[in-house]
Amino acid sequence: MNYSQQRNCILEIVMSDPIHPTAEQVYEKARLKYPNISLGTVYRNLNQLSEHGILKKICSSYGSVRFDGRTDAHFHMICKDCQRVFDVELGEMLGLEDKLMDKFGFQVSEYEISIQGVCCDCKK
Amino acid sequence: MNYSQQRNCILEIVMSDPIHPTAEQVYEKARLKYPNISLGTVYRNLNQLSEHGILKKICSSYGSVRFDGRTDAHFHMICKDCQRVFDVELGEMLGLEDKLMDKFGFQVSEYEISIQGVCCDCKK
DNA sequence: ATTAAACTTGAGAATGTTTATCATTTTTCT
DNA sequence: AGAAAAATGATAAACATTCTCAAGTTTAAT
Repeated sequence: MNYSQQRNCILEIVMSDPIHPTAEQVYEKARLKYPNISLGTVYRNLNQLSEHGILKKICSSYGSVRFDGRTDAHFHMICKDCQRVFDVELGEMLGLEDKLMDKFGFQVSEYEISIQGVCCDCKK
Repeated sequence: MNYSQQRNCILEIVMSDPIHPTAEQVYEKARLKYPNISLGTVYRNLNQLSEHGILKKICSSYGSVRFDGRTDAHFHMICKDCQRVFDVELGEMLGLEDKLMDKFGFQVSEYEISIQGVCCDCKK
């Protein structure tokens, strides 16, 4: 990857704010600095950055893909209504439902662990 | 929810085959029995069934949403290449990476736990 | 510094997925 | 059987994401 101002700006936007933005939200923020930046550029760079492991993609089966600048081990708590993504630390997983209700007032309805990688067929 | 033949067929398709199909895949199968069924009907019913907790939506940030007829506790292993979704039993999580490599030849690159529910703002 | 190759961009078209609309049909309840 | 509620098929619309390509940047080697 060569350096580019736009990619740098996009990275900073995602890194500096824990809102787990969608591509559209990154676009809106990036336009403040680069009014002519195109949405395609934002998508292209978000994907490149996550392919390089610098950002992480977060999926939620409701609404758009989101991006996370935190790459250390933590979990995500996703509101089915407003679709915001909240961080959950490892320790908060013990006694999950009660703890999340006490701490965040978050009513857990289900959780899902997904493991990503390459299957034996595709490795060939 | 009233009874409908089409919804019943859709439910059976998802329940009877562990491929974790996309809406499009369900549509193709449903057309064998109901050649005039519309894709909209498939989406409508898959969403209704998962809102009622009868099916589960699976997201993967690559490709389309998928649906799962299994509602007991288990995890998903998603190939970043072909995007198929494989089931992982609870026990297989202990010694995760080595075990999944031994058993499935699956190269883990990252995993993500996401908790879904309703946040304190939206509960109002 | 100049230059060529590789990379990146903005603009917009194209694709793909999912939802909404609505007249008609099916199901449910009496 | 008949009215009300729900579901359907067809299609349009909305939304999210990727692709294309000419023009502009960055890089590394002269």
